[in-house]
Amino acid sequence: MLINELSKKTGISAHTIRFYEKSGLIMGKRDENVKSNNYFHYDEETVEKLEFISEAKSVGFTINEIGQIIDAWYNNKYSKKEKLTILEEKLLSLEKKLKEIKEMKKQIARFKKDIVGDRC
Amino acid sequence: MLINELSKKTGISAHTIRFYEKSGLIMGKRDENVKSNNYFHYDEETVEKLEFISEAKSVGFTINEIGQIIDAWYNNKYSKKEKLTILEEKLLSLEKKLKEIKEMKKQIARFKKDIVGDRC
DNA sequence: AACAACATGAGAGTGTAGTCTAAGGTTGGT
DNA sequence: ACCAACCTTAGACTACACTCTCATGTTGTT
Repeated sequence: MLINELSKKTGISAHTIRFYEKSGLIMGKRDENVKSNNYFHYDEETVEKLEFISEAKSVGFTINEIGQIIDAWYNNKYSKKEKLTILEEKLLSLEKKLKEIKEMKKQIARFKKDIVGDRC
Repeated sequence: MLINELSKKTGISAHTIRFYEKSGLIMGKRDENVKSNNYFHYDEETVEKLEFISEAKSVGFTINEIGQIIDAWYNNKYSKKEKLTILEEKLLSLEKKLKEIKEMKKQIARFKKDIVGDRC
C-alpha cells in the first residue's frame, strides 16, 4: 500500500509517517519493476509497527528508544543476546515508570484528601 | 534561601528554577526591607514543590499540568470543587498511563519470548 | 578598592517530535 | 490533453522544556 492508505489505516498523518521513515523506524520498499516513480510501498508489518510506535510513544518512550525496540524485534541489526539486553532494559524502565506513577497517584490522592478535609 | 541554595538542595539548576519561576510553578518572595537588590527568597515549601515537579515530570506531566496541580494544592486560584475536579482528572490520566504501561510490558515480554524461542 | 561569588532579566540556542509549505513529478479518469 | 488526486524531497516552522550567554548589579572577604 502507498503512504495515504497507510495513513488512513493507522490514523497517523503522511507527514509523520515520512518523519518516522526518515528517523529509521519504518522502511517502505520501492518497486523495482516500476521505473517511472519512486513511491514507497508499505506492508501489513508496517501497520503493526506504526501501531506499536503509537503505544510506545504514549508510555513515554522516545523515538530513539522505540527504534531500539523495533530493531530488537523486527530487524537483524543486533545479536540475540543484544536484543534480549535491550528488551530487558526497556522492561526495567517500564517497571520504574510503573512505580513512579503509583507513587504519584498516592501523592495526588493525599492532595485530594487534604482538600476534602479542609473547610474553605 | 536564595536560588543557589535552593538549587543545591533540590539538584535542579538555577537556570531551570528561573524557568519554573517564569512559568509560574514557583514564586520566590522579594524582601521588602532590602531595597538594594531584588533577589528572590525561597522557603521550604518551594523545596517541596520542586521535588514534586521532578516527580511529576518523570511520570510525563507537562509543565502546564504540573502548574494546574500546584494551583489546586498550594494556591487559592480555584474553588474547592474545581480543585477536586483537576486532581480527579489527573488521577484518571495516571490510571490510563498505568494500563498502557502494563500493556506495553506484556508486549515487550512477548517480543522477548519470541526471540528466546527463535534459534538464530 | 579589588575581587570572587553571587544575583537579575533579556534573549539566543538546543534537542525532540513533529507539522507544514513549496516545487516538482506521476497516476488514473474523462 | 486535462485535471484532481496522488507521490517525492528539501527545508522552514512550531511547541515544549530546557540551557546557556550576556550585560549588569550586589554582597562579602581581604
